Amino acid sequence: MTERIKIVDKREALLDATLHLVNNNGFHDAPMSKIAKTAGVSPGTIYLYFENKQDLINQLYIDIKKSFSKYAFNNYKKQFPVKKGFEIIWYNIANYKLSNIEQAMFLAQCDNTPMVDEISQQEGLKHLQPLIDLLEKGKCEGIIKPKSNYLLYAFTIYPLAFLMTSQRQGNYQLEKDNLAETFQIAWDAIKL
Amino acid sequence: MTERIKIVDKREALLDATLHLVNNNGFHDAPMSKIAKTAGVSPGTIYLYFENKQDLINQLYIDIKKSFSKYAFNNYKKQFPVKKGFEIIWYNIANYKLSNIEQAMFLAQCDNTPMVDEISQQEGLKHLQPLIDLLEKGKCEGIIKPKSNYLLYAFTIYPLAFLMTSQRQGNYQLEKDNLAETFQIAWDAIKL
Amino acid sequence: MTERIKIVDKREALLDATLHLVNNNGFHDAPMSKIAKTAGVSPGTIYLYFENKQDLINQLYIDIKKSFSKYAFNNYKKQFPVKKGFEIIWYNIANYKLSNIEQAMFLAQCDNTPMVDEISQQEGLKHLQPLIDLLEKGKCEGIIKPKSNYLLYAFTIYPLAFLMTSQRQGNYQLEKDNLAETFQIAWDAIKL
Amino acid sequence: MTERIKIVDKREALLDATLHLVNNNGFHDAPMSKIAKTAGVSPGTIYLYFENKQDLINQLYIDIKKSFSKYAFNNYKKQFPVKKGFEIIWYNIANYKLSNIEQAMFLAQCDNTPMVDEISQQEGLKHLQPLIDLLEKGKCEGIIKPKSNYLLYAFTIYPLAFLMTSQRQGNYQLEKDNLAETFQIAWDAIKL
DNA sequence: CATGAATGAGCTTTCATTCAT
DNA sequence: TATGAATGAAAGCTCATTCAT
Repeated sequence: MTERIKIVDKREALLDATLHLVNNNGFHDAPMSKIAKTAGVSPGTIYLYFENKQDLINQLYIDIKKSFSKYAFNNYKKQFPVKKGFEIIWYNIANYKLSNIEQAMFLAQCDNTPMVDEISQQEGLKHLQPLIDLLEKGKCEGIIKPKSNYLLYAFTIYPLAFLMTSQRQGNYQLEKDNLAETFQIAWDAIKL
Repeated sequence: MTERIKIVDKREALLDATLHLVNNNGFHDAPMSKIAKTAGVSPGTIYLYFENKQDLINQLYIDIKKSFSKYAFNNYKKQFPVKKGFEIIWYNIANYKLSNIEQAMFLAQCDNTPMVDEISQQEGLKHLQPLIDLLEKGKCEGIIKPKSNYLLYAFTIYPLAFLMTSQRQGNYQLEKDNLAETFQIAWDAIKL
Repeated sequence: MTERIKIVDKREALLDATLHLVNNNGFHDAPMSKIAKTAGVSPGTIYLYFENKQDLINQLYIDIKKSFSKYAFNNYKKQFPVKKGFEIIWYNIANYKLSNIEQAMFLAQCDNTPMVDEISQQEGLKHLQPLIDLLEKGKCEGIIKPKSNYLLYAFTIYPLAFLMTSQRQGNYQLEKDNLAETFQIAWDAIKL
Repeated sequence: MTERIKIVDKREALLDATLHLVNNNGFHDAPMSKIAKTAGVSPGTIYLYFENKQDLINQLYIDIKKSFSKYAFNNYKKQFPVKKGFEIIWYNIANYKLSNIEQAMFLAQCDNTPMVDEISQQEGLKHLQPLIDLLEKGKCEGIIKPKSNYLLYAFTIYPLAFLMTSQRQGNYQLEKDNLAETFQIAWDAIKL
C-alpha cells in the first residue's frame, strides 16, 4: 500500500518536473539531471520508471492527453441536443486551458514539435471521438455548417490555444466574464 | 561582387539548413555539425555569420517573420474598405501557409516553444500592426464585433495554423477551392 | 537443514549465473543485476554471499580451479609408473575440458585477463603440484626430457585449451576416438 | 603531409593507449577517459578516429593480427622444404611473442574473451593460411603426422602463448639459447 | 535471510565552440 | 574568409552497492 503510493509519487514527481522544465526551458534545455533534481530524486531513479528520455516525454504526453479528454467530456452526454452538448464541451476545454495552463502549454509544444513519437501522437488523437460524433450529428440536423471536422475544430476549439498563450504572456485575460462572448464567436463561426 | 553574393549564399544556405533540420528533427536534434553539413559548409564557418546557435535561431525567426508579414500585406492598402482589406490579408496569410509550409511550421514551433529569445519574439510581433489597425477601424465602423484584437485574431487567422498542420499530416486538404468557404467561416466569426 | 541446503543452493545459483554470463558476455557485460536475475535472486542477496563483484569472481575462479584439480588427479596415485601416471592425468584433464566446457572456458578467460586477483591466481596455481612431482620423477628416471616443467606443461597439457576452444567454435571435434592419437602427440613431445 | 602524419600519430597513440590499458587493467577497467588521457588527447577526439569503444577494440585487434602475421611469414617462401619452412615460421612467431609481449598478450586476451566482434575475429583468422598450406604439404610428403591442422597447431605454435605468459610473470625465461631446444620439442610432437 | 527501490559516481558519447592553418 | 581537427563540458545512461522493510 505504502509502496504503491510511493511509486506513484515518484513517477508523478518526475512527470511534474519534466512538465515544468520542458515548459520553461524547452525540450532541449531540460536535461535528465535537472529533471531528477527538480523531482527530488537521483538521476538513476528516472530509469526505474522510464526507459529513457523519449519514453518519459511520451508518457507525459499521453498522461496529459488522457486527463485533458476526460476533463473535456465531463458532464457531457451524447443524448444532449447539439448546441447544448457543444457548449458543454467547449466550456470544459476552455476551463481546462484556463486552469491547467502548464498542461495546455505542454500539449501545444508537443503538437508543434517533433518531440513526441508518432505512435504516441496517434495515441493522443483517439480521445476526441465524441466531439467528432457530435459535429457530425450537428451537420445532419442542419445546425452546423456542412464542412470538414478539421475546419470546424480549427475555428472553435483551436483558437483557445492562442488565447491561453496570450494570457500566459499577460497580453490578454480570458476569464469567466468574457467566456460567454468568446463562445458566441466560436458558435457564430460554425452555426448554419 | 561575387564575394558578396557568396556571403549571402552561405548565410542563406545555413538558414535553410537550420529551417529544414529544426522542422524535421526539432531544435534538440539539430546539432551545428549537421546544420553545417546540410549547408555544405564547415562547422567553423557558421561562426563567421552567426554569433552562436541561439543567434542563428533568432535570426532565422526574424527573417521568416519579416518575409511573412511582407507577404501578408502584399497588395493591401489601408484605404481599402474594411471587409475587402481583411479579405486580402486573410487570403495572403492563407496562401503563405499553403505555399511556404516549412516556414510556417517553423514559426509555429517558435511560437509554442521557448527556443527563441524573448527579445526576438517581441521583434516578431511588431509586424502585424496594419492588421491591428484594420480591426480597430472595423470595430469603429460597426462592421466587426467590438472585441479584443487577440480574440478576433484567434478566431480568424490563427486557425490557419491548425489547417496547415493537418494538411501537412495528410489529414486535410486546404486548397484554392475551399479557401472561400473557409474565409466565410472566419468572417462569420467576427462580423457583426 | 533445509536452510543450509537453500544457502548452498543460492550461492551455487549465483556462481552458475556468473559463470554463464561471463562466458557469454565477458566480464565487462555481466552486471550484478543480470547475475541476480539469472540466478533467480535479488541483487541485494548477492552481498549476503559475496563481499563484492571481485570477490564473486575470485571465489568462482577458486571453486572451479579446485574442482578441476580434483578431477585431474582422480584415480591417480603417485606410486604409478611415470608414463601410466602421466597418461591418467592427461586423460583426466582432457575429459574435464571435454565435458566441462563452460568451466574450462572460464578458466581460460581468467588466465588471459586481469579479472582475477593476483592472490586468487596464486591460490589456483598450487593445485598442480602432483603433476610437477611426476614430471620431476620422469626426468630423474630418464623417461622425460630434462626441461623446465613450464615447457613440458606448455607442450602437453596447455594445447588442450586450444582444442577445447576450437571445438566450441565448431572447428574441431575432440572426441574419445582421437583422444589416443592426441595423447601420442603430447607424449612424443616430451618423451626422451 | 604534416596533417596525415599527425592523424596517423593520434590514431596510433590511441591504439597504443588502449593496448596498454586493456592489457594491464582488462577491458572492463579501461574507460575511454583513461584511454584519452594516456594518449594525451581529449575524450571527444577518440570519436574522430573510431566509431565507438567496440570499434576501437576491433580495429586494434585487426591491426595487431595483421602485423603479427606479417612478422610470422617474414623470410618465408613456400618453395622451402617443409622442415626448414616450418622452422622459420615457428621462430618468427616465437620471436614475435618474445619481443612484442604487449601485442601477444592482447591477442591472447581477445582470443579467450568475447571482447572482439565475431566479424573481426573471423577477419583475424584468415592470416595463417600459408602455415596451413605448409602443414598440408608436410603431411603429403610423409614428414608430418597426418592429423588435423588444429591438432598440429595446438602442439607446436599454441604452446608459445603459455611460455610468453609464464615469462611475463617471471616464472620462466624463454630466450635465444633454449629456443632451439623448445623448437625440438615442438617438432618431436608432430614429426613422423 | 531476503528483498528491490534507490542511489550517485562514473561510464560512453555528443556537441557548441575554438583556433591554427 | 574558410576550414575542420580538436576540445572539454555536459549530456544520457549504467551499474555496483546500500538499506529500510
